[in-house]
Amino acid sequence: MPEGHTIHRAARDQRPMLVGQALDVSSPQGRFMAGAARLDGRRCTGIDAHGKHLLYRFGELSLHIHLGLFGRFRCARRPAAEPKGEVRVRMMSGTHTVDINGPNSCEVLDTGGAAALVSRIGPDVLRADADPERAWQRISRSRASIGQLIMDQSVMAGIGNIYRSEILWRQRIHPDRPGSLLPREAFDRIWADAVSLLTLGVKSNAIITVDGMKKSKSRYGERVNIFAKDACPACGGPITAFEIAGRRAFACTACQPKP
DNA sequence: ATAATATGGTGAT
DNA sequence: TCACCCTATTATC
Repeated sequence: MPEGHTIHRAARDQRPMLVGQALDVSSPQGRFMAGAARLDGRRCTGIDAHGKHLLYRFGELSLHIHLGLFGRFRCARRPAAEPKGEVRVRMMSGTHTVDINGPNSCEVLDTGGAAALVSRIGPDVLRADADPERAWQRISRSRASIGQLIMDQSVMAGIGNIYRSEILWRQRIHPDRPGSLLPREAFDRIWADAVSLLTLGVKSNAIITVDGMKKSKSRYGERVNIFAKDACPACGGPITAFEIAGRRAFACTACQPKP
């Protein structure tokens, strides 16, 4: 399931499978027939990850994919197996098949559309060219909570619901603290931690926010400190669960005092 | 079999 | 804040 690291990992994995080759593009499920037809037979010229968005470049055209909550990639060597589940898009190169199930966004963009998409998301913690100053300008002027702000993809891109709780716990900051009351130094720690955690997430293809080795692994291979946990690994105290704009959030009452 | 849940996002109210 | 979109998996009858 996708936070920013999933998308960058997919780009890294799929480049050698697809880029430079003419692809057969189809929609086994049938809900992307027209888009697939526009791309079918074109050569894939690159794959770019921007936050949680993936752009498969085909010269002037781009296939824009956003997985949302449910989407997933399935990659395999050819010969391809039967599509599994609801495969919206299947891309086949000479060597591989990439299936995309359940994406939230799946559309063909022209050059302007792709540029507009990139420009509406904030600096991506996983991109070397990201400018954290842009995020700081938004955060330091906002009355919204830091918990909302760091997961707002137009403020900064890549962090999802798990990384949000984990990063703020690691930095001992309560999610409800208003952005405008956050010291610059605290923002710098959040940004740096996000960069290092999501980078590790790309490398391990899982969300890992604990230092060192821990035994317990969830179904998806995550190793986390407080997300959906009862007790704080640092102080042993209780983790409180609450909601931020309809999404689950967690914090340690002792380590992250309320503002 | 049916419901509930999930690491996301948009657009209307 | 809510309705809604999209799918797979697990939990509950």
